[in-house]
Amino acid sequence: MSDRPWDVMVATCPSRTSLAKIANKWTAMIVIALAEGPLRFGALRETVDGISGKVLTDTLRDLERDGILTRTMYNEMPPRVEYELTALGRTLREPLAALGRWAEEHVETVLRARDEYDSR
Amino acid sequence: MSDRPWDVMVATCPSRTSLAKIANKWTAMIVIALAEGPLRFGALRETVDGISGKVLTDTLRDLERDGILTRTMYNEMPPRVEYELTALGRTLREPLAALGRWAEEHVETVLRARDEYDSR
DNA sequence: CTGCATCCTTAATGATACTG
DNA sequence: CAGTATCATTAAGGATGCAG
Repeated sequence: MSDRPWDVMVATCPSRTSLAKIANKWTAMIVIALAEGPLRFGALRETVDGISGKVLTDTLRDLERDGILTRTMYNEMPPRVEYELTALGRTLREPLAALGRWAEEHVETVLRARDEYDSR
Repeated sequence: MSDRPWDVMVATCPSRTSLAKIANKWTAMIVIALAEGPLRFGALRETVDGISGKVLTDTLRDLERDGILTRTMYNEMPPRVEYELTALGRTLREPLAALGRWAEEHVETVLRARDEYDSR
C-alpha cells in the first residue's frame, strides 16, 4: 500500500510496464550506443554485437513508440534510416550507462562469487 | 573493437551476461525491495507484487550465486529465511533505484507518447 | 540498406500440488 | 514458512526469404 501516484511495486501500475521495458539488456545497449549521437540501423546492429535484425527492429519500434528515440528515414537509394535519442531518451543515458559500467567493473567479482557458489 | 578489458557490447564478453542479469525487472525490484534492509521470503513476495514463488526463488538463487545477496536460514519452526544485500549488492542499489524512479517519474510522458504513436 | 513476414526454437513465467 | 517438482503456457529470440 503506497500513496505515491505511480509505484513500480504494484503489479498493475503502468510504471511497472515502463520499468520492464527499460530494465532490459537490449534497451540498455541501444540507449548506450545512441548516447553520443544518431546511428543508422546497420551501425546499430554492428555496435550492439550479437543482436538479430528482428530483435533490433522490434526493440527500436518499442522505444520509438514510448518516445525514447526518433526514427528518421531519408528517401535515398539505397535507403538510409537514422535513430536518435529524444530529450526523454537522453534522460535514460545516465542510469543505463551506469548499469553497463557496473557490469564491466564488477564482472570479476561476480565471476569469483559464482565459482565459489558452484564449488559448494 | 575496443581495448577495454571488459565490454558489454561484445556478445561473448562475460560482462554482457552480467548486464543481462541486472538489466531485468525482477532483479531491479528485488534489489530495490532489499535496499533498506533484509527481508524474509514472504515479505519479499508481498513487496514485489505479482511475482510468482517460482520466479522469486529462481531469481534469488541467481543473485545469491553472483554474490549480490546472501540467504540466511534460521532453524526455527516455522522456518525463517532472510535475504540481504551484500556489499556488492549495495553498489547496485543506486543504479537500479534510479531506473525505478525513472519509470515512475516519466510514466505519463511515456503514456502520452504511446497514445500519439498509436493514433498515427 | 532497411526491415517486414513467416516459421521455428528456446527461455521465461505461471499454476498447482506437495514436503521438511 | 519456504521452498521443490512438475507441467502448461506465454514471451523472447533467431533464421530465412523477400520487398521497397
